[in-house]
Amino acid sequence: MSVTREKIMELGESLIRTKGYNAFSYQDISTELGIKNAAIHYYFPTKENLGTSILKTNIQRFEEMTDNMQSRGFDEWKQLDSFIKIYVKSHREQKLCIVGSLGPDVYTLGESTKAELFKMTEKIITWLTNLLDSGRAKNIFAFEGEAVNKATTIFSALVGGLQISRISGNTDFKSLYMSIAEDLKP
Amino acid sequence: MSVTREKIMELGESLIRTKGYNAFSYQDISTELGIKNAAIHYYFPTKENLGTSILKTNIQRFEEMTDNMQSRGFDEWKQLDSFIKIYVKSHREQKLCIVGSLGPDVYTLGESTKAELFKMTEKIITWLTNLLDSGRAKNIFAFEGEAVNKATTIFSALVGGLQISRISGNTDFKSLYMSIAEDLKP
DNA sequence: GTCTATAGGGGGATAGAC
DNA sequence: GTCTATCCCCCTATAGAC
Repeated sequence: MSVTREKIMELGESLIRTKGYNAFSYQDISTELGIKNAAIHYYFPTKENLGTSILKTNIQRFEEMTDNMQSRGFDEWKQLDSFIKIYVKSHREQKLCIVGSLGPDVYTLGESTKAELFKMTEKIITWLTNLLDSGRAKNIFAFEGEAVNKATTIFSALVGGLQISRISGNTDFKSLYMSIAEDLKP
Repeated sequence: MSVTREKIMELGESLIRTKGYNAFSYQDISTELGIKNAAIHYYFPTKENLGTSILKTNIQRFEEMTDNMQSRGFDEWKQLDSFIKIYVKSHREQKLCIVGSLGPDVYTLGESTKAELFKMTEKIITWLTNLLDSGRAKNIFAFEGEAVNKATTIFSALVGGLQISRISGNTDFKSLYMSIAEDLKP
């Protein structure tokens, strides 16, 4: 795997999560990396290829993380906590999560990118739903109604929270974290 | 006030909330309205002018709505309900709210647009915070912690919820509504 | 107010040399 | 693999006729 290719993807992801998919250009990447536009096209013939590859990597990272927590025997609180910490870190870096940054652009994305975005969203909600369900069964979490609804609400709050706090320059993301945690305590 | 001007703003808002600010063009508007590009520039010299005007109108609408509810003597539940119904309607139209659609693009916006986006976000959170505080004082709502944190969480969930449900093609926005309401019941 | 015409720039993308 | 050179399109924006 080429180092240049990895740098392009890393920077591309950062740009999407900062400026948005439709606002960043190959120029942004080539200038920063000290290469030419054409070099990027060598690795990613189209912008859609780049976007799709970035999403695939994100999905893979997410699955590795959840698998890892599972095999380490993390309990439900610890797993939820680790997940939310990803958003705390994003907030600190003033970046959105990839789902929240591509979400508003979904109707402008190519088919393959759209498909991966859908897949990623679905995987996160499914994982979170199962986590909440199993935590409730053990009386670790308490909440009313279907787990999938709670999962969607929590995920929505995290995605939206990053956007809102970046607009208002809010430095306090921890309160969102606490609000979610408090709400699930038995 | 010109009819053409109003149509441009209406369509512009719709485009922002559907495709996003950086993805829509003057062409999209002129084609749809059967006019030429230059006509739009007559009313809005720059794209930033248009974006800023759309936001100002949205702020005005929001203030009119909250003032109206106040003078009609709506109780806190009714006011919250009316606010959330805006999001239920957006979801039905497969559109985002203006804050959620401009949020990810905030770093690419001109100064005046950014200022109005900030203003709008602040007004919504302030209003919601006061509503929650006053509702809790009357024992209409129940929640732990500072009202501003609860307000931010609710607003974040609504903003993010529209994005998530549009990605996953989820037709069930009501569950988010119920999840928020359930959470506030005494 | 709305038009035609056009400027000026930036975008994604490709061909072919090295 | 990376470069130079170039294409073509779409973008925002402006000047000036009607």
